[in-house]
Formats: sequence, structure tokens, C-alpha cells
Amino acid sequence: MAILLDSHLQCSECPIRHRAVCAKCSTDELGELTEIKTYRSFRAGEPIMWRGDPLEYVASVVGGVASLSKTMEDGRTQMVGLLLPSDFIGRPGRSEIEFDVTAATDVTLCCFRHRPFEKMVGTTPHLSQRLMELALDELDAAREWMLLLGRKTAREKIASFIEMLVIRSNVDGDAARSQMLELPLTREQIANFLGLTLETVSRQLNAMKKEQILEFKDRRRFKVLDFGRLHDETGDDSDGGVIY
Amino acid sequence: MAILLDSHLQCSECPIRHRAVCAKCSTDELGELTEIKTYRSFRAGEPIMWRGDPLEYVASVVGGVASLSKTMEDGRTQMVGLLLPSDFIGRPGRSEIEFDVTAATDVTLCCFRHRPFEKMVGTTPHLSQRLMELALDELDAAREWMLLLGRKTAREKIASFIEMLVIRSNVDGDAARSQMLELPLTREQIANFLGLTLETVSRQLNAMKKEQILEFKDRRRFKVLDFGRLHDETGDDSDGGVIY
DNA sequence: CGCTTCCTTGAGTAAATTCAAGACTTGTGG
DNA sequence: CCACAAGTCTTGAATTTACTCAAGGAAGCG
Repeated sequence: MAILLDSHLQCSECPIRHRAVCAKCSTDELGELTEIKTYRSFRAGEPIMWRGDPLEYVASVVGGVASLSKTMEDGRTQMVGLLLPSDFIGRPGRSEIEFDVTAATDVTLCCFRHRPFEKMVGTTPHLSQRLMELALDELDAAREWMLLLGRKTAREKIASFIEMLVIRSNVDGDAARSQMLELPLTREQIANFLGLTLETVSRQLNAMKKEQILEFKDRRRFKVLDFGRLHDETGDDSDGGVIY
Repeated sequence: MAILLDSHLQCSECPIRHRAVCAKCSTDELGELTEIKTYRSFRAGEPIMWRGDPLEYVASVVGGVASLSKTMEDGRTQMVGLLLPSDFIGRPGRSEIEFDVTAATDVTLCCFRHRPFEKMVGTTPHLSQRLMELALDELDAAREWMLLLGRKTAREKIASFIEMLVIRSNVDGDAARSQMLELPLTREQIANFLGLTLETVSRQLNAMKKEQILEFKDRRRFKVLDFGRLHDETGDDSDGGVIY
């Protein structure tokens, strides 16, 4: 199960310090958070929380990738969110979770005990404001994904997914773009994220390889050879403006 | 365009008083809100806000149904939200809108001027808390819809849509359930909501009519004849627990 | 080395779309 | 009051996209 690490790592050293739920907090407020925080690590594939569980803690993703998913009685599964570093797990004012949270890769979380965190949210505008911002970002991302799920072709879905990975992986300069990236998910997980089957995902990825849009080093590691064509395949506005 | 109505209707008489963004507000706080509010009405089909518009006001839906939608360059459209009475339009801390808001039926809004409202949110926990709850409710609904869009069949989508209409139309007692209801959307709008074509929507609705699950008085008005079978067709858990 | 998991590829199928034609509704103006 | 037009809805036939089923290959792990 989850490995507990030293709970008192320095927040000032934290890689997600400026983007996580604590982004706006003062030094004093960080000290207060430190009192109620614990690091936990999960191996790829491990469940982090199950649907219907009482919420014992809320957390920020420090490293790795976690997924939110919903499963139907007959096993059909749909991912409803992908949690990358700085994303937040848990909701103020809710005591249960509506979906399963699973470690897609090895994941490290900065966990806050539920009750004290809730209390602190009530007295710390820096926290509650940031929490609201994060919730609205998630809502925007969910809606972008609704368009993808409802209206895009398999090809467009794959291209959009790859583009999102590029955009969300801190790669800023255009020059730095063609660095090696890693698919954080298996073909099956990608399929569950995009509302496809794993075979369709495999076929589309290989097609984009043949068409010289992508280059694969192995099953997971790849480079984007042609960002222009990749974006053309997403079906999105030519003038960009996509938010994930 | 929009018709402006008397801005000082009594909040205490408001049909959405207990569920809207102002649900937790005290009498004093309602007085403050009254100062910055205006009622506006839109006819079915009229645009309320366009993507990219600067946000001049935020609003609660008092009556009627509005839709949030995103459109691709080639015209493919996906609804990303359906706003029923008590739902809120606009986001704290955002100055632009990411999608089009359109009146699906005739709609009445209780509009608040953007700046003063933002200011009041900052000083009124009752407002900011309720705003957070509404955002999280929307997020849950968006995720439920992602499962529908990504994994459900046409039949399941239609059944889920009808069930949502039943649940969200204040009908509480089981007995009162078989009252006459109205589809607030055209076949094409339903298709855009469910990620289908209008022909498929039409075929599925007529199939459910033939199978005696639904009964139509005219194109819009209908009754659910068999809630059990309707729910079975949604693909959701047999023990209910769906939230919209 | 052998097992399991993950991925690829092909062939056939099915669900939903596209295309097309016509019917019903509603509102407008003659 | 009727005719007509525009918008909406229905229904059928052909097509297409992605799915299902199936088999085998590659990679990772004990």
C-alpha cells in the first residue's frame, strides 16, 4: 500500500509550490499547512481512493499522474479527469467521492487531513480562493473534454490527447517542444480517457507514426515531429486558444 | 433583444430563493444584492452571451432553460451544460466566457453587475461558499456527462436524458411522477447535448414510444409510462444514486 | 526461461451517421 | 380563412467509422 514519507519536507523546495492549492499562501500559512500534511506514494496501478469512500484526506499531486474514473455495472469505464502535478484531489464541503482515484504512474501526494484542512479553508482566503480557481479550471477542462467525447473522431481525439500532454508538460519554448515525452497511460487507459477501444488507440497512434507526425522510441516514449500537423489533426481552431 | 423588467422584485417571493447563489444569504445581504440586480428575459433561441465576450454581468436562471455550448470550426456543436432554474451563469475571477450561452426556451435571468458582485463575493462568505457548492455541483454533472458521452449507447443516452429531466423538474413523490413533462429542447439541440445526430434522437424517442416507455401528447409534451424500464435503459446502477 | 501483461494487426460486424425525401406545425401575409 | 414558407420532425436506404473477435508478437518480471 501507500508508503508514508517524511511529512515535514520544506514547502519552499516543493516543485508545485507556485501552482498547487497552496500557491497563494504566506510563509505563516505554509507553516500551518505543514502541521497537517503527510507525503504518500503509490505505485502505478494502485488505488488511491474508491468511489463512496469517506474522505479521510485531501491532497495535491506532487509527482506522477493519477486518474479519476467512473465505471458502469457491466465494466465500461470512462476516465473523467487526469490529475497531473499541482492538481488537487478532494472537495471542500463534500465527505464522499463520486469516482475512483487511481495511480496511473507512480504517484507522490501531499496529503492534508480532511477536518483540519476544511477548517483552515474557512479561515484562509488564500486557500479558498485558490481552491475555487482550481475547481473552475477543472470545470473548463471537463467541458473541453465533453466536446472531444461527444463530437471528435478517433483521430482527432488522439491528436488532442497528445497535444494536451505536450502543453501540460511544462514545455514552454517552441524550441524545447520536440523533446522526448512519455505517455503516462497504457493503450487501454488512453482508450478509457478518450471514449475509444484500445485497438482503435493503437491503430491511430501507429498511423500517426507512419505519417511522420510522431516518432516512438518504445511503447511509451515518443517525440512530436510535426506540431503543425498534430494541431491540424485535433480539429480545434487554427488560432490555438485551447485550455486544459 | 433582452427585455429588462422591474429590478426590485422581492427576493422573498423568488421561486429559486432557496437553491440559487443567494440561498444562504441573510435579509441584509439580499438587500445588498437587490441594489445590483436586474431581471432580463430572452426569447427561445436568443443568444445570452457569446464566447470571448467580456463578462458584463453574472446571473441566476430564474425560469426557463439555457444552454452552454461549444462549436468547432466546421460547425460540429456540443452542449457542455444545461442551465435550469437556480443554476448560475458566470465565474468569479474570470472576465471572459469559454462558450456560448443561449436561451433554449424563453428564459428569465436575475442578473448582477459583474464588478459589484465580485466585490461582494469577496466580503460575503455566504455567497462565496454557495458559489463553490454550485461550481462543484456543475463539475459532478459534467463528469457524469463525460461517462454518458464517452461510453453510453444512443439508447442509454436518450434514457439518461429523459431521466435527468424528470429528476430535475421538482417532481418529488413517486405518485406525482407521471405528470406531463416538456422537452425543453428541439431534436437537434438534444442531439447536440448527447453527442448524437438529430435523426438518431428522433428514432430512439419514437422507439421508446412504441415500446410504451414514453407517451407523447405532441412533439414536446410527454409522460413517462414506466420509470423502471426507463431507468433500466440508462445503463446506470440499479440502486440509483445518480446526481445531475 | 516461462509467465503475464501489453500491444499490434487483420477480418468481419454493428451501431450510428449521412443522404434523401416527405410530412407535420406554426406563423405570416394575402 | 387559406396558402405558403420556414422550421421541425420522421422514416428509409446506403455508408462509414469504430467496435468486436481473434491471433500472434514484444516487453517486462519473477
